[in-house]
Amino acid sequence: MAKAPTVYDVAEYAGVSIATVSRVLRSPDTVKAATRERVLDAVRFLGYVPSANARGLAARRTNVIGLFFPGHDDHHSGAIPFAEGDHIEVGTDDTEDDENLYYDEVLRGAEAEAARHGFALMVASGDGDVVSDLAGRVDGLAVLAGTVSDELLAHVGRRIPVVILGGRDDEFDHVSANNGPGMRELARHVATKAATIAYVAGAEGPDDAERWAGFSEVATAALHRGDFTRRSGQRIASEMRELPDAIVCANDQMALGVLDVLERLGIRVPEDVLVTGFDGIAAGRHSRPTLTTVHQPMAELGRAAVQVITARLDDPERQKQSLTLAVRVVLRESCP
Amino acid sequence: MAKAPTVYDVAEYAGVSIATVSRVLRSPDTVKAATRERVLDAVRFLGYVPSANARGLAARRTNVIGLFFPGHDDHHSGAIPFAEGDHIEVGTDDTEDDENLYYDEVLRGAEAEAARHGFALMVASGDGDVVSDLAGRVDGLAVLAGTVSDELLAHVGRRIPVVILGGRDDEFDHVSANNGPGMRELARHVATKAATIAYVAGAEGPDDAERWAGFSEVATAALHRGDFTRRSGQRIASEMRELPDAIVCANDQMALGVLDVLERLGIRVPEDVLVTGFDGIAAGRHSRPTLTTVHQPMAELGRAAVQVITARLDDPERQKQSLTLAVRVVLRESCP
DNA sequence: TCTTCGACTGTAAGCGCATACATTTATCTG
DNA sequence: CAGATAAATGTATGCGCTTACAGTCGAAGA
Repeated sequence: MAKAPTVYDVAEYAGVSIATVSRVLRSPDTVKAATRERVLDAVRFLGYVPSANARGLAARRTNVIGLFFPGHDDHHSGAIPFAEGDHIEVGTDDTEDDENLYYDEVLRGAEAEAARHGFALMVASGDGDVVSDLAGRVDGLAVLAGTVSDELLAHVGRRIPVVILGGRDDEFDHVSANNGPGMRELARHVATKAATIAYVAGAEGPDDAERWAGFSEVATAALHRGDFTRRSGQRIASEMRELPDAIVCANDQMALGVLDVLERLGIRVPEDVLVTGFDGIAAGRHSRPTLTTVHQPMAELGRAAVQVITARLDDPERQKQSLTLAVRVVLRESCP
Repeated sequence: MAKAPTVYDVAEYAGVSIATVSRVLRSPDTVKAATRERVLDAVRFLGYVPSANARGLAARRTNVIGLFFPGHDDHHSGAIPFAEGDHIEVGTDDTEDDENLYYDEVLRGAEAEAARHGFALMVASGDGDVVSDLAGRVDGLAVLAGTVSDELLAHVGRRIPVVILGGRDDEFDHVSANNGPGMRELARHVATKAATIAYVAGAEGPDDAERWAGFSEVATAALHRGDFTRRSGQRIASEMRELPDAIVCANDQMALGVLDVLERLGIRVPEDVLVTGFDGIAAGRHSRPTLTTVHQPMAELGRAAVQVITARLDDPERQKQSLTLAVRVVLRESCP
């Protein structure tokens, strides 16, 4: 890691000016082939890698799109298990319950789409400081609705385009799943088979509100407030006084939590009670019983977010848009 | 997105020099409290967000760590399904087979650890161009073994520290799972219950080689060459002439592929044949039968990679290190 | 009162690149 | 072969920030 070579080093070695070096890298065909080769040789010989900082500064854009996620709550901060000697532990199963955090897929979609547009993707999670730091590094930013204060959002929104995943307003571009209608359709299905329904809501926010609103269009239910975690689903299920005909949950995690408790109590699903979720996470496809849900196209959410950002980068004046992605009701064993 | 304000704007508005603005942001306590407040007010008023590019250029570091993944093979490039009118599709199940790409977890671990060290994480996938681009943007780079040509690796390695996930040599820092001993231990278990074994290898590379070597220490088998994909597991299973007592696969994906075919053929696992995988992906915990495997701590791999990078950033001269993380044999239904 | 010193703040020089503009060289016309 | 035009390259500036270094100013010491 001796001092990294710069355009100047390359230029000198190749016997050209730095402008030519830059041109070889940015617009190769404006440079004579022979010159180009000499420069490229120099690049290889010196191990030259252009500084994205310098380039971004000069060109006034970074070609990076940022993605902000709420913190991982640091359940990962234990010691790293290094291999010790020759011993390999053998066990019957691991306790790990990797709730395939749904934004893995969002992230993958965003990454793929960013790559298609020639952007790199930068991810960060944490608090407000992280957001403004991130904002200084990217050309556009995607954030989950409700994870960043309006104030901060307004602040960074003055510098770069921001797209919000979920929710909708006129301040920013939005991309979200068709929450309300999806839940409404699911509720309609549930209502044909259940008279009494319990609704397990998630943490308050636009998504949760839309789902509840969709549900309310076609059915009524006792509302229990959870927070989208499996644990809260478990808690709510154990606290239920009497069994309704169906338990409709605002997301899959909570529905799985409900299933956990029902199984423990020996209550059969769907015979004794119907259970539904929302999101379409992989775990719901493998649970017992498998989980009826509303599937959101996560990867497409990420892709759409990136598309919206690049579109706004191309035309800052365009009207704010609010994209809604199609969802799909998926009937499985828990509410066939 | 009017032109973004700069230090100059803030300095003027606050009636100080740009150096003072910079100090307020970088080392607040070297500035008198009253001055600091004036500057911070100006920052808020103007919506100032410092440019990471300019800062990185001046400070000669980006505070970003890069993570490179092999391409997503773009199975995502179809049209995005927007909601249309009021119709919601209802189906019995979705075909999607999201193979929880194991590096989701690596990525999450890396992100968490990077955050702990005050770094942002930049992810990119694709080909060589992407790698050198990435290298120009970050202070350190983590790549999966075998995904980047040695030549390119050497090139970028001259500019920034590179840590390789998997494999080991003296050129770079490495972090890998305890592949050989893990597979050896699993093989030992299998060997107690099976006389004839078929070994399904993955794409050639350090990980695959280590696993095979570990296996070979304690057992012998007919080797079938796959490429780590579920599909290749299916192919190999369907091409098998006669059934061995056990099929040991170099990763879980291929093992799942093998299970697919065995189920289709009506061959019972583990009664008729034992099957094992390697990795400990979530899908193996939910398959039928559930999959015996060797569990790698993916998130910790990511975390360790970041730790190695930051350590080298702190001391470029330190000796190259090769960390090995503990694995764990997990016995499940497919080979109890 | 005159120094001396420390706490603050300002001045100015890059960091490594892109690019408008100027200059040189090659190519073409007739 | 002169003159005109196009192609190739060089010169010089600035992108927005950090940071050595150089003041400035008030308080403490002599």
